[in-house]
Order: sequence, then C-alpha cells, then structure tokens
Amino acid sequence: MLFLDIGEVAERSGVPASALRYYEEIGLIRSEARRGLRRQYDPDVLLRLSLIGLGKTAGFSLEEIAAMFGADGQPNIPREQLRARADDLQRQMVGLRTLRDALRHVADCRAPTHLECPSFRALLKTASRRPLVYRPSRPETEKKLLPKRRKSGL
Amino acid sequence: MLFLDIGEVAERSGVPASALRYYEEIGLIRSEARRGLRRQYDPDVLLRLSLIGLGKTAGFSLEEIAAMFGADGQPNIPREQLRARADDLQRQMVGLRTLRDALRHVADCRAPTHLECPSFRALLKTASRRPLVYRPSRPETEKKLLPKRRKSGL
DNA sequence: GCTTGACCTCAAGTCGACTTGAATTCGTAG
DNA sequence: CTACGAATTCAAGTCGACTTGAGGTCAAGC
Repeated sequence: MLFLDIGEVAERSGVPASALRYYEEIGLIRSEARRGLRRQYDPDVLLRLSLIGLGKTAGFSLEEIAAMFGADGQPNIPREQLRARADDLQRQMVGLRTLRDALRHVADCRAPTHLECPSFRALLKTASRRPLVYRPSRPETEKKLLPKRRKSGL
Repeated sequence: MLFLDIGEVAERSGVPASALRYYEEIGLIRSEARRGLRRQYDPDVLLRLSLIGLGKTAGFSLEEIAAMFGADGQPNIPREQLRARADDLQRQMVGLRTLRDALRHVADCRAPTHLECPSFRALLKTASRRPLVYRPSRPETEKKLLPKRRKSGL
C-alpha cells in the first residue's frame, strides 16, 4: 500500500494523532480511505501538514489556513494576503522593538525604583492600551466559514 | 471622598468593570472599601492598571504580572526578568523578520504556484515545527501560584 | 483462536482572560 | 417614597486548538 496509518503520519509530521483527527473533522486535511476503521492517508498529507505548520507559525488561524487551500487541494494563497500578513509582522516587530528597548533601559536604569525611572513612566503612557502581542488584523470573519463540527471529513 | 467608583475607574483606565472585578478576584488589584456594596478604589489603582496594561503588552500573563508586585503593592520587577523578556522579544523578532522576508518573497515570486517556488519549499523545511508566534519561555509554572478562584480580594 | 495494541467515536475537559446574564441591592434625584 | 440606574454576586458561557477518557473495533502475530 502507498497509504499511511495515522500513527505513521503523526510520527513523521510531529503532529499528534488527536490533532490529525481534529484537522480532519474541521476539513483541513482528509484521509483517502479506511482499512477497517483505520484512516489511510495519502503521503501528500505530509506536505500539507508542513504548509499548515508554516501557516501557523505565520500566525494564521486554522480557519484562515483552510481557506488557503482551493477545492483542488492545491494551496492557493492570494499574494495580497501574504503581503498583508508580512505588513502585520512588520508592525508587530516595530512594537516589539520599542518594547524591547524600553525593557532593557528599565533593567539598566539606576533610578531607585522603576516607578521613578522617567522612561518607565513614559512607557506607561505610550505602551499601554495598545494590543501588541499578536493580534492579527482579521477581516470580519462572519462565522461559519468552516462549519463548527461536521459529520465527516471534507 | 477621594475614592473612585468602579465605573469611574473603568472609564479612566479603559478597563471594563467586569475585568476590574476579575482582576480583584485573582488578587491583581484591590478595592479599599465599600460604600454599600459598591467598591471604592484608591486612585492609585489607575497607575497599577497602567502597569498591568504594560505588562500585558509585554506579553506577561496576569499571573506573572501579579508576581511582580511585592506585598507592599510596589512594583518589584527583577531586572533579570526584564532582561530575559527583552531577550525573548529579540528572539521573537528574529523569527518574525525571517518569516516576513519569506512571505514577501513568496508574494512576489514568479513561480507558477507557491509550491514550485524554491524559497517557499525551503521555508517549509525550516519554518515549520517551530513555535514562533509568541510563546514566551515560561519557566515551569507549578500551578496555583494564584489560587484559581478565591472568596475575596487580596 | 486469542491476545495485543493501534486505532476508532463521541463527549467532555483544558487553558487564559474575560464576558454575559439573571437575580438582587443600593444611593440618589425627583 | 419611588423609580432609576449603577453596582453587586455567582454561575455559566466564549474562543481556538486541541487533549483526554471511556468504551468499542479490528488486523496481525503467535
């Protein structure tokens, strides 16, 4: 057989079997057949899982990642979306750099307490109330792009 | 009175009243008194909330933030912890920069599909299976540093 | 033929940081 | 005095991405 058992896929991809079943449930991957009860996966699923992993590290949600695969199963990522995400990352980095510098400054500051450090106080004014730690600009997701739970894989 | 109602604190700080009650429940802030049932806050709570906001944007969990306040209520942030977090941010930025560049490259790539783009394929090898999107190095948090739910504020 | 262990399904639990809702209690303005 | 609105408590719900557990099935090796 050219098919893989779920355990095989899990081992080779590093994605736990429970996650694989979950991915299938939400239609993110699929198994090609069953042997008895057991899912049989096309080895291609490994590439797909790499893509999914990449999407995740890039900060896409599973729902967004699912939308990036066309009906043919080929990844179909709009270049504009990639650029937009790159710009998100850029903005995130700028914020992180500011924060990093401020933290370092405060760590080295000689003021007796942090509260007396002027740059710490400045930081309080500026850095607060700004969500910095990864809040990707999700265009209004109208729910149900993915059916929450479905009976079987896609 | 020099005290503030919860609504006042909410308005001035931008933190919803429900969140303020939650913060109090977990011992992150406290109210000084009650007028009838109503919490009365010392105006100092506003500074404290700024600090909390800052901690959040820096990626600390509420639990970690709570640990940064000494028993006296003064913030007491170990400089080493600040440096460590700055280094976390640094690492996070490096990863983000790589990812950003890769995304831009792929967006501009002339290969017919992303899968045929060599740098995309390279990205699959390297970027995958590496948690990038903010997973701060939490030293083993042994649970129950903060009692999950407690009867009253600290 | 029997055991073993990998796999199955389905429901429920987890985590963090809150929000929401229902039922109730007050303080204050009219 | 009464109504109003702001607060209160407590339990439960939310979100995303899974994990866990109980109880059941099945293919392969001995």
